[in-house]
Amino acid sequence: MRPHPMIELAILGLLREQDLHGYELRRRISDLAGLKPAVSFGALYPALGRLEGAAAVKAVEAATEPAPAVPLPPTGSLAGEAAAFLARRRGPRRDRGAGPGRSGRARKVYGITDQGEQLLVELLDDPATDERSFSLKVAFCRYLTPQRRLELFERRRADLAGRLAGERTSRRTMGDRLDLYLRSLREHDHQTIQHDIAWLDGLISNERAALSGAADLEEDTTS
Amino acid sequence: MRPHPMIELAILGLLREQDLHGYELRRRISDLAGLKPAVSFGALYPALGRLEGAAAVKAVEAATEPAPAVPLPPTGSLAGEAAAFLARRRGPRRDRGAGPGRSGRARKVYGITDQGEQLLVELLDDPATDERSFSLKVAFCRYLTPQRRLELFERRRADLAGRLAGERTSRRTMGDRLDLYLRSLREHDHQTIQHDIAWLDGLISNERAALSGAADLEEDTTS
DNA sequence: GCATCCATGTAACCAGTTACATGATTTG
DNA sequence: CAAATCATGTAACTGGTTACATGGATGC
Repeated sequence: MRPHPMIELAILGLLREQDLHGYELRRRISDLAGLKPAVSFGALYPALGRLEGAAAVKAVEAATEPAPAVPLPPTGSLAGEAAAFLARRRGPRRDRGAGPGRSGRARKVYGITDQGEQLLVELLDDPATDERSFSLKVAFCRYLTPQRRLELFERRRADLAGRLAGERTSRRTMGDRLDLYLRSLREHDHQTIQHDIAWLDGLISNERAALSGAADLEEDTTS
Repeated sequence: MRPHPMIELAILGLLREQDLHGYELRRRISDLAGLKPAVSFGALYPALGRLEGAAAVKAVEAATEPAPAVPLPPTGSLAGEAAAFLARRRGPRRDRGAGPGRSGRARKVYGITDQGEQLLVELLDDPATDERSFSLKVAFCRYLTPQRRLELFERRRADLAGRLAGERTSRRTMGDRLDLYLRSLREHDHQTIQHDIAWLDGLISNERAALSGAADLEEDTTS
């Protein structure tokens, strides 16, 4: 399976934390990206099908998380472990044989497999650093080793820095008899990229600190 | 023709300023968006074909701009009016009838028609304010009336403000036991949106000032 | 003379969308 | 009992991409 589809990265990343059914996955993907009008079912269900076909994911029946660590105070939170609970509570109707063969109309809870976890890491390691995929990768980068995570951030940083450089030359070419709005747009884009780079620099220095901290520990242990 | 395709907006916007051939259009679209790896020919040429079919655009032979206003100092600038000049200079081979009928391998220079200009304004007026289309619309918003331009900016602003609001509620739902990276990502997105809003506020107040200035003039003239 | 850029176009593919079909459960 | 929300899925379409085919002009 080729690694392109964003949606599969999102699915695996979310399932890695807990079992979920399609409908709930959709909502979580939406507010994961925060932005844009939510991913569509017409993309989601086929993606789940593909992942199931590739054995990266499989339908599960009962809950996986034994019990919520915190006692779930009645703060009205409908998300989180509650979803798994609901999936348990009002599960597929058992009357009139509705096994995984020909489904009635019940929710299908998916869990990630070992292959799925492996695939997730592969997708995260994929070198592409476009806007869309990078956000998703950051969202799940906790599943990468610190080293790979650092590389991810550095790749993105290089990408943005390159963009700034390219911008400069194209600006030279145009002279500065640019339209007012176009100029404002460019200026704003420029600032946005710089802001992104500053953010990445923060992430990068954190990673480096963590890495050298771990190295120190190792040194201590080894010596 | 339905108004969706971004690429057609870009083509019309660029042709509105000067006649260009496909290859040159591609480069200009690329550094217009600054970002991303350039639009592909496989999208560009069919789009030109569609626009030509819709009579929004037509193939022209000679140059349109009579002469560059500035004397073009030898600063090595290869873009700008120079492109039109080149198109003139080494145009389609005139030997062995190569009219607009069956082309050999020569550049085809396109110009915008009256319908095209009309279509351009329609596309700019389209209410969608997603990331991609909004940038393009700003790039060509000089072809809108001040009133429409102001509305464009305000629409986008409302969109972003709404996003911030939605974010707040989804954050409440999650509590704050969020992954470190996910939290950082969200925080950064939040800041980016605020930055965008601040930029828009600047554009909006400029537009309003211009509008009231024009109103004052009108008042003066009228009274 | 060969590589490289200029230039146009087509075909196959791709990741998504909208619209549709279907049905169970909850709530006013 | 009707409307809304939960839930799964398919088919048609869309706005692109990559890869391919073709060939002229320039530079080294």
